[in-house]
Amino acid sequence: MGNETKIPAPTIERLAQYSRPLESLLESGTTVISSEKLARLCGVNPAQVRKDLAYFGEFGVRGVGYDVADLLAAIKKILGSDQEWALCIVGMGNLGRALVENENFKKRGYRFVAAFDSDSRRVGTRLPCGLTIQPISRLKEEVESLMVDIGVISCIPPEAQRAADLLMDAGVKAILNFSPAQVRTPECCVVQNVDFSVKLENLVYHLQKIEETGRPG
Amino acid sequence: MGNETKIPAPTIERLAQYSRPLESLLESGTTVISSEKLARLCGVNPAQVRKDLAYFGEFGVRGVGYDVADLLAAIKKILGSDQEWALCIVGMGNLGRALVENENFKKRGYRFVAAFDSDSRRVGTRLPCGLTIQPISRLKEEVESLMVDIGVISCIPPEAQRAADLLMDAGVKAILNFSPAQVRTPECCVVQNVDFSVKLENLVYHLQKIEETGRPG
DNA sequence: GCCTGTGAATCCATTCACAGCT
DNA sequence: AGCTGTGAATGGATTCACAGGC
Repeated sequence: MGNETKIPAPTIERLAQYSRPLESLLESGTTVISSEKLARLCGVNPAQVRKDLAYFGEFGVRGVGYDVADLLAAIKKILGSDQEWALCIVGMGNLGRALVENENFKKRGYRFVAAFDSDSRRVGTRLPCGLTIQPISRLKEEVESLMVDIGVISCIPPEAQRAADLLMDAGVKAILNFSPAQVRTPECCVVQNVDFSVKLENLVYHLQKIEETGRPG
Repeated sequence: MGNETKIPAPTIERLAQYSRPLESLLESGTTVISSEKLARLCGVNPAQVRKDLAYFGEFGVRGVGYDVADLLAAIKKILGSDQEWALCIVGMGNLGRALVENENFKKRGYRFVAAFDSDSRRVGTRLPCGLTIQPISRLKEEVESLMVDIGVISCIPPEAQRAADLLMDAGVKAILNFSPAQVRTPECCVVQNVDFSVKLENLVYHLQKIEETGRPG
């Protein structure tokens, strides 16, 4: 199938999830996998796996399955994670510091090239990864000259919108927002929100239901 | 409307999101808000807001809107975030340390009461929040005696499933999983996954599309 | 006039079931 | 026989549009 169909957002989300077990399978020497087995590893329906992949082409062999290495390469190509991407981060509290050192990001080709904070007491600090925390006033210049692709927001909620505006003004087209505040952007800039406390509140809702009824709600 | 209807999962997710701007509105002294304005603050459809709330009762006044304080209290009650909850955490790398110190968690009544790590070099470390990192071997006893409600997993992927098994064996019914690995649980235990790199790969997919077509895919 | 609460209509995603290839 | 690729069927969730109350 061609490139023209509109791809459902959940499909993109799942493609990334499929790649995790595929990496393990590749390391462990498994060369071929069926949609059924991959589906079980990811906790989804086998038809879902086949349909998701079919949006982008025919990667499998009927009667056999999918070649692990080929499929992983294809998914990475589709997602764009076969390339390196430059990130910057705004807000160097505990979370910000943990993120710039994160091994998962490094392993997948996401490279932090600049770190900013609005608190002058943090500016100038040299981080273990080698970066030095810079003032927000340097953001635009740095982001432009280092050709940052993605901005990560890990500042306090009241500063989140301003961080987003500065990033966009500097030409950033994609934002990963860890602050529990809605960030408004024009259509040309993509935002993904990661709100831990929303997830916790979800859990807590189900816990309550378990206590009341013995089953998750 | 009664308590009997099956509530859609996205509704629960959004209720938590509604509570964020409501908190700000309450602080800023706004007493009443319409579904339209709340919807705009959260980036959703106004009818969606009304329908989500209607699953749990009639909170609004026709011709007027919703009382901010009442609505916030009602949502917290529904979600269970009007209570305090005890958390423990497994895996005290950079991310784990950032999570136990996180101000958002504290503010919302989520209290870390124990921290564990499988690496003996980390065990015994006293954390700024006052907790001391304990060995995994102490997990079951501690979790039981401290009556932990929720387990947070922030260890490396190959250890994630074992961490989940230990937590469940100790009676934990809800898990927040930060490791990029699928965690298998029986139906009686709820899991929420927070996978940063999946979100990043999502962004990168859209970035590629922007480069190709000038518009997000 | 304004805004909520809600059935009806629409839209979208998931799952089924089987044709088609190896 | 086995497993993919895919139209058709199902199942949910979102949005519309308006009746009902302030």
